[in-house]
This record gives sequence, structure tokens and C-alpha cells, in this order.
Amino acid sequence: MESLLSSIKINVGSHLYIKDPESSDLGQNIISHSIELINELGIEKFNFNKLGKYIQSNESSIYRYFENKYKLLQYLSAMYWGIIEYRLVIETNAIEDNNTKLLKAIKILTLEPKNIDSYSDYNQLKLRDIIIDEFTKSYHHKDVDNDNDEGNFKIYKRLILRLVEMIKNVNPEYKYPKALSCHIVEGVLQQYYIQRHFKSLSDHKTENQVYNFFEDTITKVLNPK
Amino acid sequence: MESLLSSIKINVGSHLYIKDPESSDLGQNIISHSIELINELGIEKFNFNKLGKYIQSNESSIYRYFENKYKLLQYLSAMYWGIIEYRLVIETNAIEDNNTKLLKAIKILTLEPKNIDSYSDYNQLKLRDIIIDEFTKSYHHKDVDNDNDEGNFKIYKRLILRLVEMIKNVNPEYKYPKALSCHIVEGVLQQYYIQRHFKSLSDHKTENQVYNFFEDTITKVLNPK
DNA sequence: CCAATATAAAAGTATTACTATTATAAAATG
DNA sequence: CATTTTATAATAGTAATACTTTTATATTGG
Repeated sequence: MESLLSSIKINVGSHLYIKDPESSDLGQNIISHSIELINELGIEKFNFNKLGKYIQSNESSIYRYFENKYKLLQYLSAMYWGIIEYRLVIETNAIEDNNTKLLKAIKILTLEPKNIDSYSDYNQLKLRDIIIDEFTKSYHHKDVDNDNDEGNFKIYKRLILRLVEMIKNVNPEYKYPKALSCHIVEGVLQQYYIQRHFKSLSDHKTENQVYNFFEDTITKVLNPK
Repeated sequence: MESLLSSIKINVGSHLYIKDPESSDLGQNIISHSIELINELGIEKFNFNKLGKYIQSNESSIYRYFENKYKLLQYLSAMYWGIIEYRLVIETNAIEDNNTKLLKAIKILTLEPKNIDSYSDYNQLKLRDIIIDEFTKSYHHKDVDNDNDEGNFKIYKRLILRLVEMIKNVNPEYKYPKALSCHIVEGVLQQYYIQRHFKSLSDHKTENQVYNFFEDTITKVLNPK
């Protein structure tokens, strides 16, 4: 089947790049290979010099696309959340029952993406790993308010607000829909990171445990009885 | 009243420093002023050169205490979690009822510390802000497994496991005590960060909202009925 | 008072995160 | 097809950072 997202472009916000990387071969190369290299080195040890050598291009050419590596990380993050948001909308669209709908959303947020190719040209599993490892650093810094004003996190925030709506539909009386929504989206990343690195703090080391934990929490929090 | 913690030393783990900063004036100066300066600049723009000038000492002298600024951040984090753990133990000690005890623990984790002086010589509010802003970066990097093996996060993990025990005491049947415990401790920091920087994702911008959200969650999750 | 140790001052090195310059190649336009 | 614009590559350069090393000067303890 033809890829949907590879033809539909996710608008990540123009403040994230200097030149649109989707507009050229080099740009697309920068994206796909930065996913590989950031995944391998981590954002701290990754730099544009190394990326240039890796794609047999030049450091200064990469600087014509992205201001610096943290903007590139924000761009990759926006891509990731864009894909998740897109899946959230189309894969829950047909579901009538609000509760089932919310649980489907939690599945999309927690479980490893299957059918990878139908959503993106890039390596989605590695992109997801980058988000688990590095996303927190894309907004934990002193420029966060500027970056936010420029709209660099707007897809992420919109995704959280979509989840807020789903939460409200399940229980309109619930008092903390935004807190819960943020808590889930960030919590998923954190649970995976803990599973991988702090094993003594993890109940069961499976993918399903992460989903089950959030299903249990949400069900009890929203449907008290 | 005489300070308790200023006489009782928190053992943060010897891999965090080269020379124990509590053992000299310069060391204590490094701690207290790094709290000020990291708070002001953020960990990325902070460095030992600037700290040296700030305390009218020398860059190379600071390197005799700490390997690098990230080890210092881990040291400050261990200090913070050490104070919280200490409070968790002594302030909940006398409480009989398991549920009340857990809620008191949540209060200690969420609310701004009062009676600051009785727990530490250092500026606890600024230290807490550093933790909210920077703690995530102290373990989100490629050396995390080494640092963990060296015991650099042991106080943090012990704190989480203490909370796990409290959770189990409230409901021994509950399936995800570790996930919940991590989720609370990290979630508190995250809720404050969101309140400060992503206002559109925050339900109410008060300190109590953070506590109330966690109280509501825990009560429903652990006492379903 | 001497010896050990801690700190300060200064200089040096390797790396990083860019910027600038020029050259060359590819693409667009007339 | 020729020309102008634009994209990329190669190279070099700069300022800052994250340390390390060396030497000098205090401070402290026996």
C-alpha cells in the first residue's frame, strides 16, 4: 500500500529550520541520517561535523538547513509528535465509544509502531528511541520560552490538547484533564527510559506493562465508582 | 532551633566528587554558589570558569572537587533527594494510618519546603528550582548506565523504593507500585515545569493544584471502589 | 619550624560550535 | 544554449569551552 504520510507533509513550523529539509535530497539525507547518528551517539556527542562526514557532505551545508543541533532535535521531535497526532486522529476516528477511543489513543502513545512504512519514510523505531532518550532536553533549557513563542512545540501541545478532549469526553466532571494528559504523554517516555536504565525501578520489563499501567490508571481515575 | 541536617551529613556517594566538598570552606562555597549560579544561568551556560570568578577562586581549584559540571549537578541532585528522603522518613514516622502517611509523603514531594533552615544550610528553594529545571539532564545521557553502576543515583532510587513501600502498605494488591512511584516523583517535577513554561497545558497555576492532582490520582488508583 | 597539603594564577591544548570565503556544480531562466 | 542564480563542497578561521599542566603561594598540622 502507498504511504500516506510520505505524500502528506507534516507542517512542523518554519522556525525550526532555515531551509526546508523536505525540499531537497540533501535535506532529506540530513533528516534520515541524523536519526541514525543521534540515536547512536546521543545528542551531546552528535554534531554537524560528524553528520557531514557520515552523509559525505559538508558541515557548512548542514548549517544552511538548521541553526544548530538542538533546532534539529526540535524538528525531529515535531516530526515524531506529528506522526503520533496523525495516527491519533485517523486511527481513533471511527471509534464511537469514548472510553474505547481513549484507550486506543493510549495504545498509540505507548506501543511500538507497527506497519512502520505506512506512516513515514524515516526509521520510526529509531526516531522513537531518540524521543525517549532526548526529547526532554529539547525543551529543558533557558530558551524554552522563546522557542515556545516561536511555535516550536505547537504540534506537541496540540497533541496533548487532543488527548485532553478525549479525557473530557470520558468524564466531563474530571478536574485535571490537562495535568493528566501531560502526565501520560511524558510518563510513557519516562517509563520506557526507566525500564531500560533503572531496572530495579521497573515492575515488569515488557512493552505491555507500560500500556497496562496507563490503562489501569486512566480507568480508575476517570471512572471512579 | 538548631539545624538537624547541617550536623547530620548526607552521604551522597563518593563517586560524585573527587574531594569531599563538605570537608572545606572552598568546597562548601562551591556548593552554595553553584546553586545560585546554575539556577541563574542553567546548566548549559554554567561553567567552572564562571563559578571560579563568582566565588573569587580559581577554575582549577574547583576541578579538584568535581570532575565536571554534570557530576556537580548529580551531586546537587543527590543532596536534594537526600533531604527529601530524610524528611520523608522523619515526618511520616509517627503517622499510623497508611493512607495518611502516603498523602503526607506526597505533600513533602510536591509542596514548597517551609522552615527551610531546619533541613539544610543551602538555599533549598533555589536547589528545588534546579531540580525542576535540570534534574532530567543529570541522567538522560549516554553514560547513564556507568553513572548508575557507580551508585550516583542511589539516593534517588532508594527514595522511590520507600514510596513503593508506602504504596504497597495502602494497597498490597496493586500491580504497578514501582511504575506509580516513579511516575509520581518525576511527574511532580514535570507538572511544575509545565506550569511555568507551557501555561496552556496547565489546569490551574497553583502549588496546591499539583498536590491535589496527585492526591486525587493516588486515592482513586489505590482505593478503587 | 618544617613538611605536607590546599589553593591561586597563568598558560596551554583539544574540541566544539559556529562563520566566512572561495570554488565548483547544478538548476532555473530568458 | 548561454547566463545567471542558487546549492553544495572544501577550506580555513574564530571564539568559547572543557579541561590539564605547571608553577607559585598560602595554610595547616606535626
